[in-house]
Amino acid sequence: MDSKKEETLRRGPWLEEEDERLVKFVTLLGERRWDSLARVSGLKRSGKSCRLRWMNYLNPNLKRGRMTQEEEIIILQLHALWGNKWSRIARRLPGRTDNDIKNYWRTHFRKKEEAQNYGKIIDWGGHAREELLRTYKETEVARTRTVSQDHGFDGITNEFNQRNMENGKEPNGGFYERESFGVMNSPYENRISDWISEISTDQSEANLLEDHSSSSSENNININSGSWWFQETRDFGEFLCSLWS
DNA sequence: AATGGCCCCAACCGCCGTTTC
DNA sequence: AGAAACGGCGGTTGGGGCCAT
Repeated sequence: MDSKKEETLRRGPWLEEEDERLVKFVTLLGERRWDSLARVSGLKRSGKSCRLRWMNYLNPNLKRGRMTQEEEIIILQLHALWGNKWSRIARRLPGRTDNDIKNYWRTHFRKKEEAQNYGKIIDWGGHAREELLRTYKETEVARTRTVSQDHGFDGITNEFNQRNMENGKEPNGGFYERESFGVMNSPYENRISDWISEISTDQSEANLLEDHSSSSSENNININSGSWWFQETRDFGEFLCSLWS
């Protein structure tokens, strides 16, 4: 990008007419060749900026509004396994972008992650999957499964929201408030949790040890090593669907 | 009413891997 | 084969809105 060209490029918030123009040209030319699309459209924006605007805001497939409880759980679990692989996590949440998830994580969980309890879930440490699974199951799943069976997830959600509303809180309030209320998992979540447990158990200990020894220092465990039990080649979406059905 | 803190989210940046020429 | 262009990703910033003090 030469400096002369850069001078003429607009930055900052997008105007409505810019959005309209971008949508028009993406519809016409497709979601590719962003630099040429930016040139052809006459938008005084970089291709990168156009792509970002489309991907994170204008794309009609995007989901709006707050994260659902199920999405929260998925984010938590996948982040515990993969770390800050936002785009990878986003691929498991249709309609959500990596930016959405990144922002959501930062505002909702990062501080809690730094706090004492949550850190235990994230820190696989030398105990690897057992710690994650034990902590998760003991504190969340086991306690809430009963509630889930009694009322069904929708019922719980409604009850939870109603309770929060009565207390003057927003319907889809903070994670830990929800946790303390004992609402953590839908059938979806239970299946994911079971799935994690199942796959974790099935993995050979040799793979686990090998991966941890290669990717982790003594005091600084790389949580991305969670990939030892999950390969990208497997279509996670399909697998989740099978769990759901 | 003013102020500060927090939440939310759009947008940018720099880096890096991939694709194209 | 190598350079340039492109696209994707994760980190960061900044502004608007809301709320408590």
